[in-house]
Amino acid sequence: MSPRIGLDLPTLLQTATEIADQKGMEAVTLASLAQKLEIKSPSLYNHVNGLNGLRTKMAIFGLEQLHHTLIHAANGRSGDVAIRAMSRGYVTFVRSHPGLYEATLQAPDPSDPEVQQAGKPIVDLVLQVLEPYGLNEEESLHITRGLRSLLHGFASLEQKGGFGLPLNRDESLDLLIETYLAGIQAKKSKY
Amino acid sequence: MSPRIGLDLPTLLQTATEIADQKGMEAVTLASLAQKLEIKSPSLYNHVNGLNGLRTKMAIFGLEQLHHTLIHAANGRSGDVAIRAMSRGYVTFVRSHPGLYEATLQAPDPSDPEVQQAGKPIVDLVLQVLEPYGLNEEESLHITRGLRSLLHGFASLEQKGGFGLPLNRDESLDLLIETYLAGIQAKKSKY
DNA sequence: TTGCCGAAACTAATGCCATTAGTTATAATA
DNA sequence: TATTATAACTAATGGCATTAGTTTCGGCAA
Repeated sequence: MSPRIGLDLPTLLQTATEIADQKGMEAVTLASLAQKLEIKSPSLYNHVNGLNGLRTKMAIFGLEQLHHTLIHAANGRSGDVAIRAMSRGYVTFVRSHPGLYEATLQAPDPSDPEVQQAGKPIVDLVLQVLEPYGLNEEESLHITRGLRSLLHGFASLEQKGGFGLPLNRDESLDLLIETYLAGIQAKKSKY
Repeated sequence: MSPRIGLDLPTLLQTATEIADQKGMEAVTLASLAQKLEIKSPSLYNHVNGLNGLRTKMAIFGLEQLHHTLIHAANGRSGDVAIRAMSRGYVTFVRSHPGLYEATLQAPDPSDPEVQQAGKPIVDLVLQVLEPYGLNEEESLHITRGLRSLLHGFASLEQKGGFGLPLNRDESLDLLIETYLAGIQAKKSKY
């Protein structure tokens, strides 16, 4: 009940990730992946549903890795301390896995159930960390969305070389986070 | 000193923009553009330096359009009012020109002088609008970077269907902006 | 041990794409 | 009217994804 030993999905994804991180997601082709794995590209269809299938699997894989990183960064903490740690973790992840992070946002169909399911734990983690702020459910969701926007925006612009100015980027990130946290406090005290 | 009348760059860019906005940037190929213009694809090389050249020109064009939108939105105002208006303008632009906005961030070489030069007026506009906050130069730059991160992040995630939850997106945006503005005020009063 | 079977590799072929080289046609100028 | 520069064209190449059909081999059952 088992064929030639050959290739398994984890090593396939790992190899694809290496290409993505080194040369960008656009360099991840079935041809380049097959070459690195020392097989012919049609053979990849035994493991993955074409290029779109590969991209979908990479998106899911990337979301899982990101979630793992964030869990580790938050490490049971909550509130401001946790948000600072998670934010650093998020940006560090993107810096060390630029291609895999790119894959995360490049799923051929973002509404794919498996992709959605891979993203959900991340949202849940942030919601959990926000609990001590005593926001109602809807507010929490908005604030979570905002935090994700801000982290994604920063990381994405940094990755794409969008920050032209000669200005320390870690300082920008810290100030951005602190400003957002201060804003949450300021708005909270208005009730 | 002039040949067959043929095609000019503005209509070429406009046509490319239509494809991008309707089907996404990945659908902008020399083949699809040539077909829509009713010419053969090699003829495009008379106007544009291959696909990379087209992408570069689209990035510049998109930045100019975005700048125009923001100028119009700010309309001489400054401070919180201007930032709210510009933020709405930014997101509205991305919603109505998703492909062109995508092009903006997909320049083959973001450090290309022409691309940098097209982005600079946007940064300058934001800096100008931030003047009444009385921040020093470095703070202003960090805050500008933060605002851009947050707007890009929100717009980009929204565009890519990254917001899975059934939650009003305009409310998320408003809260995000208000929180950031509140944060700026809160941090400012600490001095 | 031997034979079967399924899975994973393969080869061959197709069609789309970008790109290059070389050619033709035309509009303005001299 | 003849020249010239420019923008269109055709033809050809090579890389890519994808499909169809074939071969090979590891494990399980007889």
